[in-house]
Amino acid sequence: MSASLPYSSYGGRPLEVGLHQDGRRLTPQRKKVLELFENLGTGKHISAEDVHHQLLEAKSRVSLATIYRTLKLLVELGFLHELELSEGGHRFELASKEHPDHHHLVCVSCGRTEEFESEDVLQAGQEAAESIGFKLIESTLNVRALCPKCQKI
Amino acid sequence: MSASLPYSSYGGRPLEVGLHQDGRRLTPQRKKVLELFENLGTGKHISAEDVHHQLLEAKSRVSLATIYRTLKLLVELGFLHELELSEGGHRFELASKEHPDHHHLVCVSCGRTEEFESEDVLQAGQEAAESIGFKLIESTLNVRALCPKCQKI
DNA sequence: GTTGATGCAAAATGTTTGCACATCC
DNA sequence: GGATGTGCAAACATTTTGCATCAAC
Repeated sequence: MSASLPYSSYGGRPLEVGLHQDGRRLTPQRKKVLELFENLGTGKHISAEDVHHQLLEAKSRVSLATIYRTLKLLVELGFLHELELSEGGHRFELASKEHPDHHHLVCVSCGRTEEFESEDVLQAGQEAAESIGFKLIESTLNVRALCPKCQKI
Repeated sequence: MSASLPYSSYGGRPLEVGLHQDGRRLTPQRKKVLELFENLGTGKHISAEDVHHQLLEAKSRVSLATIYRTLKLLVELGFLHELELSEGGHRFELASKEHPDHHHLVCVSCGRTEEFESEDVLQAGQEAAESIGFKLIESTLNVRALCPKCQKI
C-alpha cells in the first residue's frame, strides 16, 4: 500500500513531473494523495472526504484543506478527473491514457455505478462542438437508469 | 411577465395537474416558480439563487427554503430537469416533450452553454444500459469545451 | 534564504430542517 | 378543521481562505 510507486504515465508524462513545474513542489502530502489514487487504479470514484479517511487509515494525516487544494491542483494538471454524479458532492478519479473519456451508468435507486466507453458518443460530442466552433476538451455521458435489482423492487 | 399562463403541457400533462395530486397544493409560491420557468422557456438553466433573485425582481418574495423545496418537487414531478454542469451548484431547466433528452456544451473558460440533441448519443446510452441489464431513464452528455472567443484568449 | 505548501480554525457557499404560523381544499 | 405549505432561523455539508509556521528547492 505504501510500496514504491509504479510511476506510470498519466496524460502522457510521468506522474510527478507536473508537480515540479512553475515553482510547484512535490511534497509528501501530494505524494500520498497521488499514491492513493494510483493504488486504487482507474475506475474508482472517491470524494475529498474519502481521500481524507483513506489516508488516515494508512496512518497518513493530511489536512482536509490540503486535500482539497491538492485535488484541485491534480485536476488542473490533468492527473485526475472530477465528476459530478448527482447527489453528495464531487468525486475524483484517476485520469489515464488507456482509459480516456468514458461514461457512467448510475442506478437512480441504489446508486450502483458502471462505466462504459463509446466511440459514437465521443464523435457526436465532437461534431456538436465543431458545428458551433467550440473546441472539445472532454465529454462524459451520464445515464440515469435502473439496475437489474432495482427494477424488480 | 406576470401575465396569464399559457399552461402548455409538460411531460404530457397540463402544468399544474401534478400539483393537485396526492394531497399536494397549488400555492401562489409554486405558481410563481412555475411561471418563471415558463416565461423563460426551454433551454435556460438557472440556479435556485437565480430563481430567488428573479422572483424578487418581479416583486415576488418567496423564501429560498421554499424555492429549494419547490424545485425539488418540480423535479420529482418531471416538470423540471436538474443539471449538474460543473462549477457553481446545480441548475434547473424546464422539461418539455418537444425538447427531450438533450446535451450541453459548456465553455470551461467563460461558462457559455449551448445545447444540442443527438440520436446517436441517445442510442449509445441505451445500448450501454441494455448490455448490462440497466433500464435507461434519461441520459445527458456534458461536453467541456472552449468557445470560439475563449480559444483566442 | 526564498517561495510555496501545510495546518488550523474561521468563513463562505449551498442546501436542508424544526417549528410556529398561515393557508389551501 | 385538518393536512399541507411557508417563512424564518438554525443546522448541515462541503469547500475555500487568512495567517502563522514549516519545508522543498
